[in-house]
Amino acid sequence: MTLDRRSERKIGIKDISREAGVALSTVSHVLNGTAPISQEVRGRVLEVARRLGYLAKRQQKGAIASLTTLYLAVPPGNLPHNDINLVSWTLLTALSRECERRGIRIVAHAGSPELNAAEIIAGARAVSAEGVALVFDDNPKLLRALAAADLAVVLLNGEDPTMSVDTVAPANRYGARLATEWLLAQGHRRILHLTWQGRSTIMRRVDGFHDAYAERDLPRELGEVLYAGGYEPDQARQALRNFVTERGGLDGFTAVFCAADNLAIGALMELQAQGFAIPKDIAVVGFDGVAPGALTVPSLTTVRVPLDALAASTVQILENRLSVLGTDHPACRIELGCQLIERESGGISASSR
Amino acid sequence: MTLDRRSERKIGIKDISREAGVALSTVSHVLNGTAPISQEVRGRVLEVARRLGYLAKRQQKGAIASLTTLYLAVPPGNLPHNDINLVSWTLLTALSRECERRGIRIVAHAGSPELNAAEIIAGARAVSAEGVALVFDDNPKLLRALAAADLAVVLLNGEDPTMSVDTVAPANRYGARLATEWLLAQGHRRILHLTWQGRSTIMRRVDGFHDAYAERDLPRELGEVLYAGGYEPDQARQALRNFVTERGGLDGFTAVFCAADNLAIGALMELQAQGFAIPKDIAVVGFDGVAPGALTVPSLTTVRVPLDALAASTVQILENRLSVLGTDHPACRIELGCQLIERESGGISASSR
DNA sequence: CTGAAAGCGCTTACAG
DNA sequence: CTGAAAGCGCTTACAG
Repeated sequence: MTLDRRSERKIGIKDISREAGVALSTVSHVLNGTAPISQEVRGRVLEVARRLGYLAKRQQKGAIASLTTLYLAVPPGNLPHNDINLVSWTLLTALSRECERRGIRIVAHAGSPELNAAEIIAGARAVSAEGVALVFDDNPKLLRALAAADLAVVLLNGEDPTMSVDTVAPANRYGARLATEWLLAQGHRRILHLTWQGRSTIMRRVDGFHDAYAERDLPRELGEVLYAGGYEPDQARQALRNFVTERGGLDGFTAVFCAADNLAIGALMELQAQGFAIPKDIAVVGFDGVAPGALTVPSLTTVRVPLDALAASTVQILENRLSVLGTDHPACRIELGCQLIERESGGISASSR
Repeated sequence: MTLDRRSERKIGIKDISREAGVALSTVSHVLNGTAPISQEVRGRVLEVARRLGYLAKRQQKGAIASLTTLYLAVPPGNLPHNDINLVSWTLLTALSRECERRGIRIVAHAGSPELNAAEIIAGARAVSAEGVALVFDDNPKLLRALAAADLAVVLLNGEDPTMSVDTVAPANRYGARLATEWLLAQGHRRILHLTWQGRSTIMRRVDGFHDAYAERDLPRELGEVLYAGGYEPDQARQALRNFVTERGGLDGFTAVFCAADNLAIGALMELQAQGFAIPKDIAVVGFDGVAPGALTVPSLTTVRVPLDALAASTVQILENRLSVLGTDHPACRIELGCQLIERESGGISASSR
C-alpha cells in the first residue's frame, strides 16, 4: 500500500484529453512522438500533462522500485541535537519526506561516534537496504570502502575528492560568487568573508568569494578571509571582536559575507553590539537560507540552498544508479544552483533602487 | 517510425519471468514493490531485468517525448574542421548517436562567426526545437540571454559562472587531481603542469593540479604551471623548448602533466627531440583520452573523459527539464568522473610494480 | 486532428 | 511464491 498520494483519483491520458480539448489518440501521439502533431496542440497537451502531474507520475512509474530501503548515515556530530544546526535538520527532514512520498523506507544508522565503513555496510545489509545516503561526511577512506561494497552510495552535501561515489551538493562556489558579486555590484569593494576551517565544501565558498573579484579584474587583496574558530554564532562574534580590536575599527570594510547563516547571526549581534548600523555602516550577507535569518533584526540577506531539490536529487541518483546506470558508469557529481534572498541586512539592491 | 532498436523483439516482463525462472506476477511485484518478495528472488529478477535492457526500456518509456528536436550550437572555431580537434569531433559524434538512438532530430546552428543569442533562438524556433545544446562556450551574456528564452538550454563541456542554465561537463578538477596524485604516488615531486590560457574548464584542471599537492601537505611551489600559447602540439613544443632553454635543462622536473592530449603529443615530440627518454628521464601524462594517444611512441598515459556518458547526460537533463522539472527548479551542474588510462609515457604504476 | 474499436502489456486479486 | 484469469490503461491502425 502506498500511503501518500497527492491526488485521490489517478490521472490518466483521458483526463488530459478532456482538459486539453483534444482526442485521446492525439494525447498518446504527443506523449510518444508516434505521429506528427502541430506545435500548438503539442504544447497545449504537454502543458496540461505537466500541470495535472501526469508526466511526473509516468516518469515515476518508469523508474522501477529499485530502491525500497534507504540507509542513512550521518556523522553523530551533525545530527540535529541542538536547535542551531538547522541546516542538518531541514535537509534530513526533506530527505525523509521525499522517501515517504516515494514509498521508500528510511533507516538511520546508529553506530560508533566515528562513522565506520564496516559498520555502515553491515547495518545496511541487516535491513536489506539497496542504497546508502551518507550526509556531510567526506572522509576519503570511508567513501572508498563504501564504494567497494555492493551498494549504491550517494554523498549528500559533501565533496568526494576521489570521486568513488555519486555526490549531490549545493553549488557552493557559485553561491558564494553570487553573493559576493551582488555586493560588488552595489559598490562594495572591501568585503570580509567570515568563514571557518570546515570541510572542503566550505572551502569552495572561499573559492567563489575570490572568483567574484577575479571576474571584475579587481585585486583579490581587496577582499579578506577571516576564519572563526567554528560555525557557532559565538565563534563569529569572537572572531569579529578580535578583528575590530586588532584593526582599530572596520578597517575600511563595508560588507561581511558569512559562509553560514549561523555565523551571520553572530556577526549581526556583534557588529550591532559594537555600535555599527546594519546595513548602513556595514552590510551582512549569510549563506544557507534557514528560517532564523528571516527573524533577525535586521532580517538577513542570504544565499538560499535548495534543500528540497537536494533531497529529491539524492533519491533520484540512487534509483538511477540501481536501475539503468550500472556500476561501470562513471560517478557523477550534481550541484544545484542557489538563490540570493534579498532582505534587509545586505542593503537595498542596486538594481531595485 | 523509430529507426534504431538494439534488439528486434521487444522485451517484456514475460521474458524476464522466463529468464529468471519466476512467475509473471512475481516480476510485476518486484518491479512495482507491490508485494513483499524475498531479497534473493528480488535481486535475481532485477539483475535479469537490467541485463535484458528492460529497465532501460521502461525508464525511456517513462520519459515522454518532451524533446523531439535538439538544436545544436557550437562556436565555429570548435567545429571539427581539422583532424587535431578530436575531442570536439568525438563529443559531437556521441551526441548525435545518442539523439539517433532516442529518435530525436538534431539540427546544427549555422550563423555568424560569433555565436549570438538572438540568432540561436530564432534558429531553434524555426525548426521547432524544444531544447538547445550549447557546446564549449561560456560567454555569460550569451547564456543569460538564452536562459531568458522559452527553451530548455544545456551547456555541454563548459562552465556557466552565472548558473543560469544546466551544465554537463567532465569533472575537470577531479581528473587533474587524479593524474597529479597518481604521479605523486609514484614518487614524483616536481611536476610541470603544461596548459594554456583557455576557458574556465581548463583552469579547473589547474585547480586540481594544486589540490593534489595540498592533499599531501606538499608545498604547492614544488609543482609549476607552464602556459603554452594555445592547445596545438606545436605550441606545446614551443613552450617546452623555451622552458628547457631558460632553465638549462629540466630543472629537476621529472614529470609533465598536460591539460590536453594535444599538448601531450607535442610534449612527447619535443622532449624526445631534445634527447630525453620517456618515461625514464621524464614522465608525460595527458588529458582527454582521444585516440591518437594510444598510437604515440611511447603510448600516452592519460585521463579519459567519458564522452559517451556526457552526451547521454546532456539529452537526459534536457528531457528532465522539459518534463518533470519546471523552470522554477534550480539549475543543475553535472560533472562526470574521469578515469586514468595507464599506458607507457607515465611510467609503471607504483601499485602494479 | 478526431473518434470508435481492437489489442497489447502489465497489474491485480485470489486460490493454492 | 505460483499460475490462471479478469481488467485497466494505453497504443495503434483506420476511416473520416
